[in-house]
Amino acid sequence: MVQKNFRRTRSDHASEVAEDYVEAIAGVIAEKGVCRSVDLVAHFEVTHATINNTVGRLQRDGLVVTEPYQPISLTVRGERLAAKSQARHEVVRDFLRRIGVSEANAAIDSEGIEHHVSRETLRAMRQVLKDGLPPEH
Amino acid sequence: MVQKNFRRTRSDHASEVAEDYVEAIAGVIAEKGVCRSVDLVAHFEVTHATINNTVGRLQRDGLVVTEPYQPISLTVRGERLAAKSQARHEVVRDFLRRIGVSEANAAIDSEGIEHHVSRETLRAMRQVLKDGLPPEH
DNA sequence: CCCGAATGTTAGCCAAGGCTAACTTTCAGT
DNA sequence: ACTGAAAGTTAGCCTTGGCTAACATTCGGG
Repeated sequence: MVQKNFRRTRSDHASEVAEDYVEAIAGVIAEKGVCRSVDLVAHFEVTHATINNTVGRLQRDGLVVTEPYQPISLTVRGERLAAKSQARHEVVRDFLRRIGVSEANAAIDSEGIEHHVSRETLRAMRQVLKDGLPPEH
Repeated sequence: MVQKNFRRTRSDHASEVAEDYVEAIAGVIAEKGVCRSVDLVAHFEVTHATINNTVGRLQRDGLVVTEPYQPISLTVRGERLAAKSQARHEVVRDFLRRIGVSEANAAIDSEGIEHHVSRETLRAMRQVLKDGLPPEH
């Protein structure tokens, strides 16, 4: 059938990296009050240099604000994106748990899957969590 | 809780691009006997130059074989990867259909999701397709 | 058989997202 | 108040996966 889904698959969501970062930043802020580079270094297991670089891109794109040697905070847009990502992430994780996936793998897989879940699929997952499977056919 | 899943999330599967390509190449070969660059241009909607480039990388990595101006075929490793990807892709697509996602969105989302599905999650999806949801808790 | 359209290749460019190495700033503890 | 360790920055490099433009090859129809 030869689909043409690739453009759309990749485009609907701002970069996955951006989503992962704002989500992580929001999480750290929720947990410790402020978020510093070093927290992201721990979270993503990449070097300080990479974090710096990426955070610079996020700032350029209007998702975070920071100044040299200062903590990183989210813009309103960044907060909105973080909230959306976190919510979606949680639904996916809970859903995987519900179909019988272990805690550990649900955590891992939901990280990757959340970025590829359309609104319809998210709705379907929520529905399953609430009312179980839809009737066959 | 600050996970460290990113390394693993990304590493379990050879590059997603490689999987998408071998899957597409296998599909074209199944459908038309041989696969040419132009088929991949149509499938992925990127330029000839990009296809050339990417196929070169796949050849370097031992997944495909081709010579200048000749069709592209899969190595044994390439075929194995394609078969695995196709099977996984199909399970994910069918599973999404089963939870109530439309044909169109199941096709799109399964493209993205398939690369992030662990063996355990795949098993859980197959199980749901066969016997429905596991009991709660 | 030969020529133009279709197909494929090469060169050169770019951004994202990684890295190391070297440097600077900040801050806690004596 | 100082100083060394922790945190952050900068410079320079790399690969992947995109692009365009220019060139090369192949092949089907007249």
